Amino acid sequence: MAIDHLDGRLIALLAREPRIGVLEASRRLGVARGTVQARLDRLQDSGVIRGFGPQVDPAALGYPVTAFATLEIKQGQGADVRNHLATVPEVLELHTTTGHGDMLCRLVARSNADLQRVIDRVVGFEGIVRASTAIVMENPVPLRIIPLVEQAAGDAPL
Amino acid sequence: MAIDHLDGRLIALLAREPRIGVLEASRRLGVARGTVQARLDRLQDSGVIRGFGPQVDPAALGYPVTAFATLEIKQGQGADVRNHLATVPEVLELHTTTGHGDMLCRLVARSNADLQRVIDRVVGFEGIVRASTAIVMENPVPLRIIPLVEQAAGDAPL
DNA sequence: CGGTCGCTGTACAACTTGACCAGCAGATCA
DNA sequence: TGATCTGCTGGTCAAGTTGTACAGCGACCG
Repeated sequence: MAIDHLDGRLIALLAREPRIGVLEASRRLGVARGTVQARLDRLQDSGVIRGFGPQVDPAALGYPVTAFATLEIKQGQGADVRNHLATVPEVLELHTTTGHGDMLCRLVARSNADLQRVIDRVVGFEGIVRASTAIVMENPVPLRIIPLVEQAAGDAPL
Repeated sequence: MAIDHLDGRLIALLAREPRIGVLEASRRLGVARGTVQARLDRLQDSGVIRGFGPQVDPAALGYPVTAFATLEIKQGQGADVRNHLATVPEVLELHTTTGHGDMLCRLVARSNADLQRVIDRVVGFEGIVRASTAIVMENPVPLRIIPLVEQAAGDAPL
């Protein structure tokens, strides 16, 4: 799915000011309301925009500590480990990867001490051979998508 | 900031069906509209809900390959490396961490071949001593927050 | 006891939404 | 060349939602 320049501007506008509606967006972008509506529908149907769910900050919820754990899995235990990790609320994300480890997961915890509890719960499962954890100190680039959207929009013909 | 059970249900409801408005949410939750409005305002003011921006899927944008790169940085070059990585659109996220590496970043690319280009651009910077990359094969647990919200809501007094 | 707080239920004007429509410009194709 | 398609425009309409305000009420606290 390729997006054009107007799509890119629309996504960037919605990312900056999510509370504005279709009508206000059409005014800002200088196009007709129907156009914005059609573009939005298309972007959502095609899956480029997955939704407009609330973005929750774990730190504000009382989980200020983030860590990444690389897990090494016993052969054939992948599915079990996945199911196990899916039951741990502090596991925000789980990927299977190439490279030294077999899985990479993102964890949060209430404190460094609490992180120990979370890690114990994560690795307290027989399919996991080894785990190595990296605690996040700073987050110079928070999860972002706008630069990529702009690049994708710029690549496409206007 | 602690949240109570109603806050938790509200966040979960909005995460499941973001398109519903305040009025519909109040009907679903069985409370008055003003209550939902007040809770939402409070959650946003306190930073628990950062916003309702569009959730863009990089894969649908033409970037189906995700990878995590662990970077080792030359002493004292941290700030320069951060600035450098912030200029690369394919860098979606950057953390400084404890552990073997000094930084961990999330990358996307148009293909495995394109990933090479992205990595070259990322590590083509003198402050970076070594990089090791793990390509994501599967994503058994996509970035989620609801289980954590439910735990945070359950912990608080109702 | 009086004060404060949060929730309810109501009201109102102003606005937005979703759904239409006809017209029009540009691209495509036989 | 002319016919057709697609996408954008600018307009309409009814229905619904929003923001804001208000008074009442129960719970909690010093």
